[in-house]
Amino acid sequence: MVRITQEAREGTRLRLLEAAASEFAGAGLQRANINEISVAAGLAKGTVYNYFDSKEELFLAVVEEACRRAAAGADTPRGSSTRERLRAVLRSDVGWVRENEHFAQVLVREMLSGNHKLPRIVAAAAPLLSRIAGILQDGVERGEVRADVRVDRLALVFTGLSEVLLLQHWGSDGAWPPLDAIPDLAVQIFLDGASPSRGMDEGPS
Amino acid sequence: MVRITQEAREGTRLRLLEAAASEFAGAGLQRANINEISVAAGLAKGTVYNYFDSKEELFLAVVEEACRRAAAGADTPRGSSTRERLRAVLRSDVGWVRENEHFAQVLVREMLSGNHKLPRIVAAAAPLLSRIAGILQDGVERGEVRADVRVDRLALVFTGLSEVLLLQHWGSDGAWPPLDAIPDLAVQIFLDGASPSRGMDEGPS
Amino acid sequence: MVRITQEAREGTRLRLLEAAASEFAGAGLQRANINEISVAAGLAKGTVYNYFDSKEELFLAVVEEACRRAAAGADTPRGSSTRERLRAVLRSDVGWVRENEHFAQVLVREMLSGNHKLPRIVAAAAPLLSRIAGILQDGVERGEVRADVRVDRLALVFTGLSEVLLLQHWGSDGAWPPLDAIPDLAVQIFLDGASPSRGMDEGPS
Amino acid sequence: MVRITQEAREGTRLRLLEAAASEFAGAGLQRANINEISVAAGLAKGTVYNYFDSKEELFLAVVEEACRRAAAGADTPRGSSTRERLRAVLRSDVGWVRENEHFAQVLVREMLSGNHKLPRIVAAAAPLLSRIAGILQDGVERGEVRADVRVDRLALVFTGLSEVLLLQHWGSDGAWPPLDAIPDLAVQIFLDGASPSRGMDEGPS
DNA sequence: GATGAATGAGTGTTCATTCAT
DNA sequence: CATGAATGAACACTCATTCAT
Repeated sequence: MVRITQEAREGTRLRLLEAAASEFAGAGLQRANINEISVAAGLAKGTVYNYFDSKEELFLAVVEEACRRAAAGADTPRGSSTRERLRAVLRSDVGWVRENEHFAQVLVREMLSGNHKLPRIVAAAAPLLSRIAGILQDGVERGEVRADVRVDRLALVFTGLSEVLLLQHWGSDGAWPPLDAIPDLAVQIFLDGASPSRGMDEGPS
Repeated sequence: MVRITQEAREGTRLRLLEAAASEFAGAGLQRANINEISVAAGLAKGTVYNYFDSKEELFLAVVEEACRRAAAGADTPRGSSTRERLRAVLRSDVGWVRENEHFAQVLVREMLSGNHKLPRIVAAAAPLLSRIAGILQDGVERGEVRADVRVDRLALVFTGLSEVLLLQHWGSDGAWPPLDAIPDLAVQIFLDGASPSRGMDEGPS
Repeated sequence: MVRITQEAREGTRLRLLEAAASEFAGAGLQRANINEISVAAGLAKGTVYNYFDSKEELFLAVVEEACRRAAAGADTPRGSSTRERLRAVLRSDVGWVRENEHFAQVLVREMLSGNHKLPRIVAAAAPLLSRIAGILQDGVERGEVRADVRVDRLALVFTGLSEVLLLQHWGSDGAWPPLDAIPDLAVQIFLDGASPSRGMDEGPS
Repeated sequence: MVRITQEAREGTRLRLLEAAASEFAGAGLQRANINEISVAAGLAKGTVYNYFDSKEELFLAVVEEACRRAAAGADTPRGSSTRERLRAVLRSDVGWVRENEHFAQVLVREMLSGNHKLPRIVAAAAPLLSRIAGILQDGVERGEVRADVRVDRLALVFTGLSEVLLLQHWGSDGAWPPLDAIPDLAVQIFLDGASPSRGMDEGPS
């Protein structure tokens, strides 16, 4: 059993990524235990090193996989309003967060950790940000988004705001906000702010 | 040094807290090295344990000290507008962040880490949140803040937003946003959102 | 060495137990050094922890192994006199003490240390005591042993007496009593006392 | 308060010895904590080192003090039977054990530890042994003690037997044997053995 | 390819001892 | 003399990584 099929190898790799995501989500990079990961994947410790060079590499692979999955659902219906497009993106995001909670937690923690030294993480996350930035750029041109702050920076703020809401969702064990409420909530605060009677009646969901 | 004065003991404790804040800010709780902390404080490793029972205790003490310092500048001019009061709080915060960058980084990382299992951290951070929640509650009564979301939750969002901006400040090595811009930026986004031409002309700075 | 046979694993475990017995015999539980033990076993420090959870666990395993070995030679020829049966047990014991001096020293030190808080040690030593108690019980019924003290207590006294003699053997570097003399000596004192001309002529050796 | 009276110094030294005996009795030499000892004596840690050069010195001093106290009550009524004289010695011993339990525990543990490398301990314990050896020598001359084993060795056995009984007393939390029973029990077993109907009716107490 | 025994650098923690006051 | 803050050697234990099978 030396020569394995490509699919089997990919399957093993995926099992390791899932197990690693679960461990990293719960324990973070430092406290995560390679042995736990391998056992959770139904494999032996040494096998991890047949797929990834080190714990850090495994972590990066998890983050990259998370970004890949997050970017997958990025089908934005161009042409509609900025509000509607942002909402659509977040609804899609919430969908994959529900299906990939561990990957999402790793990604959010990493995004908010302030350790963006690693170019690979920046590169992996770039599509997620430029997706938002593109929508905001269109919004600026439509006069729906303020033009005095660069859209890449506004995208960072919007992303950060969404991530903070996810964090509060997980931190409160789902008490508030519920996942479903995050798209509207994030978009309302981001576009209209917390002042009363503004755009709050127009959102469906 | 023996039979030391109370001030000298407090001074040593403070040196340890500063050194620990610096280490924790850079490396986080896990990777932080007690020996590095002690050397940075000009002391031997064992001395740390004359002041704190364990690394975790030291970390908690740093967080509590950070909260104490953050709450110190909480002089809110009651009576003025919600916008002005929030701005004042953040300007005060930015002041202590500048003076206590390491403590601030530890605090922000901890707040955004989602590890609020420890009651001591929750308790230490409570004053910071209730300060904001109080202002928002007044704002609700003045009709300046939306009333359909509990103010403690809005306070979490506002705090999270400010922390995200701080994170981006540090992550960009100060490129954007500059510290001085954070109060206005955070308050504008939080109260008015990112839509154009709304309340953006009334802020100074 | 990977994917090792069960015997190889048992062999390594045994090497560790032997090395640990030697170290514990010389230094006691507290002063014993895990690194010394591992090196004496021809292994690295970490390997000890692949086999035992902690220093205390290793110590307990040594004590249990010592009890197991001590109890192994317990072939008492039922039917003969109490004197002869006690002598036979001690001769068997002296045999394994000679072959397992370090284990014996650990066991005797532990028995005489008065730290019988640990149920595992009590449980491990129980067979050794009940073996003696059984012989004494038979002796009571044959009228060869005083009946006014419970046999389990007499067994403790007999065991303690034997252990004291072993201690004196080791403490005098073998000068007195020689190992071979201990069975007769212990049995004579225990059954007849140190008064003259009593049962001392019937023992061989 | 630099120059202190001789009595005050002796008093402090004694308080330290008592506290140390208590700690050593409970924890043994290795685990005993100098700070605990100093606090129990109502002093600061450094003060211990004004009286004793090291932890080991303090331990030795405790053992020597224990031997001194044990030897103090050694008023044996010469002329009576060996049995009576041994009983008298043990009754005296049991008396000081009751008054000095911690010192006694330290002494017994040390005697049964088999660490008689230190000449100071051997020297300190010598009077206790020669006291017994003297009685036994007289007993040999009176024909009351077997003559085929050197009396110093018999003295070791008798002492060891008494110590084992003390150990069982403490180990059973006083359940068996009670302190008062130890003199008769030890003397009976030592002189007559555990065979029935021998000298067991002649003991008072 | 998978395994898991072995490794050993790294680190948190203890505590006997020192010494300036 | 008494103090107790400071020290740092010592050590148990962890765990990412290696590699022979």
